[in-house]
Parts: sequence; structure tokens; C-alpha cells
Amino acid sequence: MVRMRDIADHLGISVSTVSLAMNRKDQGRVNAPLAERIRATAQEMGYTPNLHALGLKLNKSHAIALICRTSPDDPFLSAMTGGAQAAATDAGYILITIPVSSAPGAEAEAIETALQRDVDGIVFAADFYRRRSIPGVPDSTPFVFLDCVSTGANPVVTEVIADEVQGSFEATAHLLAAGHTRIGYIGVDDDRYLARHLRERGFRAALREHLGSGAAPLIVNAADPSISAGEQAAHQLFERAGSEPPTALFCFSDRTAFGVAQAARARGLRLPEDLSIVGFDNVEYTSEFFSPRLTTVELPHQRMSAEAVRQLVHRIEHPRSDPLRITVPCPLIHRDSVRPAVPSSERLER
Amino acid sequence: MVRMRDIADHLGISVSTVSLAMNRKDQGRVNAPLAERIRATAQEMGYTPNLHALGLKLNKSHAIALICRTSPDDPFLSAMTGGAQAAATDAGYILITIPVSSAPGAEAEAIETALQRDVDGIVFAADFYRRRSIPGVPDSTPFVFLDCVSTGANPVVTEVIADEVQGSFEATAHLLAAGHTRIGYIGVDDDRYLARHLRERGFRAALREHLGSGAAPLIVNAADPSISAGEQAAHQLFERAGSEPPTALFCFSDRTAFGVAQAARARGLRLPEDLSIVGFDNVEYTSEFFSPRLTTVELPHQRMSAEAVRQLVHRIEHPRSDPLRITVPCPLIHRDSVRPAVPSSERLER
DNA sequence: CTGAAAGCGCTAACAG
DNA sequence: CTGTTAGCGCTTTCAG
Repeated sequence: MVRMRDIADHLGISVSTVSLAMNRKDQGRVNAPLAERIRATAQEMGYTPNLHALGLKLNKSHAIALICRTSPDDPFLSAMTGGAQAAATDAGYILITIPVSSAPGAEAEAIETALQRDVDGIVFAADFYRRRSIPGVPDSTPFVFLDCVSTGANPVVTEVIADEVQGSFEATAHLLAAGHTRIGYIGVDDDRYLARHLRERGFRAALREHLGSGAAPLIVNAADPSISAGEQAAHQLFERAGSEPPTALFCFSDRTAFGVAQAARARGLRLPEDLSIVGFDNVEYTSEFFSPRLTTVELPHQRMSAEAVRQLVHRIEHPRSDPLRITVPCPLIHRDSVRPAVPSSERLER
Repeated sequence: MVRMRDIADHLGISVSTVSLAMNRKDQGRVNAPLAERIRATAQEMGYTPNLHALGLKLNKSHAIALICRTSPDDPFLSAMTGGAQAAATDAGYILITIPVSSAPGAEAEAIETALQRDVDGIVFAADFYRRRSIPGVPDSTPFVFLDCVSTGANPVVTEVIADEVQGSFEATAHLLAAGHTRIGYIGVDDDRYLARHLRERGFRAALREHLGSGAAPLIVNAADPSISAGEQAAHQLFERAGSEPPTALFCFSDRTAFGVAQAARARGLRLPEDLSIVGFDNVEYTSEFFSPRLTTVELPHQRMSAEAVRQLVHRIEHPRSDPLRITVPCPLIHRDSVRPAVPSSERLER
């Protein structure tokens, strides 16, 4: 491990001059050619700064903590950590992922761990979009929220969230563009999911915009976002619809969509010929194990976490900057579960 | 942030005494009651050691690096990092995950990053079980292999791998125990997968043990582990089997199994009534989106990575210990895709 | 049994 | 323009 000391000796100069040159604080302090020569030999000798020394001196670790709940089978975890990793590396930081169990004091403990490592900032991620209280972090440690917002009206902390409304609007618009007019929505009846209201709002907005405000949208909420609840809800919706069944369904989640597909098949409907469906989440493998391959709205965890890290770095480097609410769009992933609507007259002929 | 200095002042003693007491190096150096009192007040004042200072002094960071390829949708990534995280935390270390792209110099770069952070050890993980060369890491930095083995006969480095043979043996034995006798195996025809041979070996061994060496096992290899290749291979197998079709199939992977299921259904077979299948991997969501819920062998990434970290910590703390090859068992996950075999006479009656 | 002092690699006043 | 110096928090001889 070559130190500044080594390169100073090698050049017959002092450590502080080397330090100045290496930190590009040499404007009018070290003459240009010398500075250049220092940097060159540093490179040559394979100098890498000792981060412990730096940290000790500057109270800066060039490390960022990602604190999040980790259930062993969270489908979004890899995308989240991956995006955060990449962004951190890009910015010259390292990412430390600190898992937090669901035990009571776990979050405080995680924060403690992070602080002890002297991280320069913390990203708090939720396991799904939710409202949460501001964590007990000293004012001196910048932090941002990922996939969650603080209780209280105005963002007092930078928050990175998905644009659920836009995503569901787009999905519904896609169905409308395919000629469907009788479109239902299978939501979820659990207020812990903030997304619940946002996705319904996007759905309604698209319908209103394309069909006018006259149409009463067909909406049934499943008990939870599971496959079986989705299945049940779909049956309910078809029964409620009676003789005018929907030709397309927008679903709260991919799992909901899967349940819906099972219900539809049980009723003798072919997918996507008789019923088009769009899911939400773009859970990995969903597209592979689902047939027809599911058209769905992606929850862009990778982009979100990358953005969260970028925002955090910004706040680390500009401590006085204002908190922001960043909304990242949810792209619609076109696959095979949506078909153009067939006018009902033609359908009867077959 | 309270320092040793603070607690020394508070007690009117010197820093070195505190250090001695805190590090339990006080045997016959500090009198017992004082040492105890020091530890008590440290606790009270909320002392936490400054890791930068420690690292600087001792060249130890209490950090471990996990270096691995990360494709954004590796289904095993969360389990792997999760297990490693937990084990590292348990051992008082922190885990730094360093992603490595598939670009040429990427691995060297990742190692560089790790070394610069002064990690105490490195876990190298492969994206699937494979043989690989020893990475260019200084002798002073302990490392272990996860899900890979070194080229060369004897392990020169500690390796943690899954017991693929045992897993497939158990799966096949389960099928046999359910009364099946005509059992086929859909493998994969790609030698990059070391698992390929091991799984086939387990399959053959179970058959031999239960059925004797007379039976020629029905084996078809798919071109790759994808769904479509599995589907094709299954058709091929059924054609080859002719009038004596298998009543159960063991599959190289869950995706293979999914393809197999599609092929079977296309041939009018009901699952699991007419055909039992067992997969391999226990990929998340596979059980949910697969119907019937897939009985499969789990690739225990969480346990493996935890074990790798434990081994690494052991090597960090006992540098002269011998390299080991650790094999962790693959449990069979019982779900709904296996049914007891029905004697062929009864089958015809229905 | 306890304390003083040096030093890990680096930065930042401050002198020169 | 360059060098000297002190000090970040801790461990570890070495004296006392």
C-alpha cells in the first residue's frame, strides 16, 4: 500500500505538498508543473488514498447506507440494491446495505450501525409505497426516503416515489386505444397500500378523459393483493357486470392479474381473445410463467433507487439544498395479454 | 460521539487504561473492579468505537466484501445478499456488496475497490455453479468461493457449494416413494452448467438404488434451461417413450419444469393426475404462478452465502486454517405437483 | 496496576 | 510556492 509519504520521499518533497496536489487544491499554492509531476508519479506508483485515515480526519467515509426491510423473497430487492449500488459507485461512494428486521427496535439499531460506520448519508427504503415517520437521525446526517413519504403535507425530506397515477393512466389509456370501452378495475381493499388510491385515480382519469364523465367505472376491490383474492374479486366483478361483461381488466398487481386470469378461464373466457388484462409491478418471472405473457406497468425500482442515491449525494455535497419530491415514471411494458377489442356483433358470430 | 477520551476524563483516569478494559486485555493489568466500572460507564455514556481510528491503527475494517455478477433480474440475488448480510452482522462485520459487470477488467476493478476499503476478506460468488480461476487477490486478504470451485483438483481455497447430487437424489427418491417407476429426466445440454452432471448423477443413483441397475433411465437434454427448450425436450421424451410413457418427470430447473408442464398439457395430460413433476431451484414466485404448485428442490442460496461468510470470518480470525469444501444440502420442497402413481390398470378404467 | 507517549495516513493552518 | 506542525481516536509499548 503506497502512501503519500512514499511519493513525497520519492520526489524529495513534503507530504503536504503532495496532499495539496492530489486534492487539486494547488491553485496558486503549488506550481503547476510540480503538481502535475506529483499526480503523475502517484499514478505510477499506484497510490490509493487510505480511506480510514481520510475518514478519521474528515469524518467522512464516502459510504452511503441503504436501510431497508428485507424479507427473503421481496421481488424488488435486487433491483433496488442494484440501482443504488450503481449510482453510488458512479458518484464515488460505496453502498452499505443494512437490513432491518421487523422487530421493534430494529430500525434504531440499523441507524446506529450506519452512524457507527460514519456513513455520509442514508437512504430509507420502504418495502412498498407507504407513509412513514421521519427516522431518528441526527441533523448532521443527510437522508432521503425511497418509496415512501413523510407524514405531513410538505416534503421535509427528499422523497423518491413512483408515479403510480401516470402508470395506471397509461395502462388504461392503452386498453382504450385498443378499442375497449367496457374496462373494469380490480383494486385492493387495504389502506396500507397508498398505491391503491393512486392506481384507481389513474384508471378513473383515463376513463373520464376518453369516455367522458358519464360512464360509471366497474370497480371491485380484492381483499388483498394475492392471487386467490384477485380470483375471487374477478368472479364478483363478472357477476356484477351481468350481461355486459368487460372486455378488458386493469389489475392492481401482477398477482391480482394472475388470479383474474384463473377466474376468467374458469368462466370459459380465452385470454387475450375474450379478455385483455394489464397488471402492475412487472414482477420478475411474471412474464415468463404467465401465459399469455402479461402486459403490465413496471414499478421502476432500479431507477428509483438510483435516483434516491443521486439525490442523497446531492444533499451530502450541498447540505443547504431544499428537499424535493421526485416522481419517477412507471413505464408500460407491452406484452401479449392485450388484444384489440372486437365489436360485440362480431364476437357473437363466432 | 463519545470517545475513550471522554470516558477517561469522566473517570479521572487515562485513555490507555480505558482501552485495556474495553478490549478485555485487562487480565492482571487493570484491577478487576476498575475495569468493570470502566465498561459500565462506557455503556452508560453510549460509547461506540470509532471504526476509522480502529481501521487506521489496526489495518482492519471489520468489513467483508461480497463480489458478484449482478444481472438486474437474477432470481437468487436477494437470497444471496440477504444470507451474507445476516451472517456478517452476526459476526460483527459489515457487508459491502460490490457488483461486477461482465466487462473484461471488471473483476480486477471490483477487487481494487474492495482492497481500497481495506476489507478484511472477500467472498467471490458466481451467478451459477461453475468452475473458475483463483482471483488476483493479495495473499494477505482471505477469500472464499461461493457457488463455484477452483480449477484444479484439491480445494486451495474454501468453497461453499450446494449439494446438487443429494438434492436430485432426494427428488427422485420422492417420486419413487410415491410409487412411480417410469421416471424420466429432462436435463440440459450445456456443459457450462456443472450442475447438469451432478443432477443427472443424483437421478441415476436414486433409480439404481430403488430399481436396480437393470432399468435404462429415460433422459432427454434440453438445449438450454429455458421454458421453451424444456417444452421441446418433453415432447421429444414422450415420443421416444412411445407406448410406455413416464408417469413422473424430474426436471433440471423450474423453468424447464414449466415448459414440461406446457408440453404435457398439450398432449392432453393432466397435472398432477397423469404426470408428476419435480423441478429444481425453487425460484421465487414459481410456486405461486405455477399450477399445480411446483414441488421442487431448493437451491439454498441464503444458507450458502451465510455459510460462506462464516467460513470467511473463520479464516480471517484463524489465518492458518485449512481450506475446506463445504457442501450445503438442497432441501426438497413438497408442494402439489407430485401424486402417488396409479397402477396402469386403474388408469385405463377411468 | 496505571499513565505517558508514539504513531497509524492524512489534512489544514500556519510559517517561512 | 513549499515545509512544519498539530491532531483526528485509537492501540501498544514502555516507564513508573
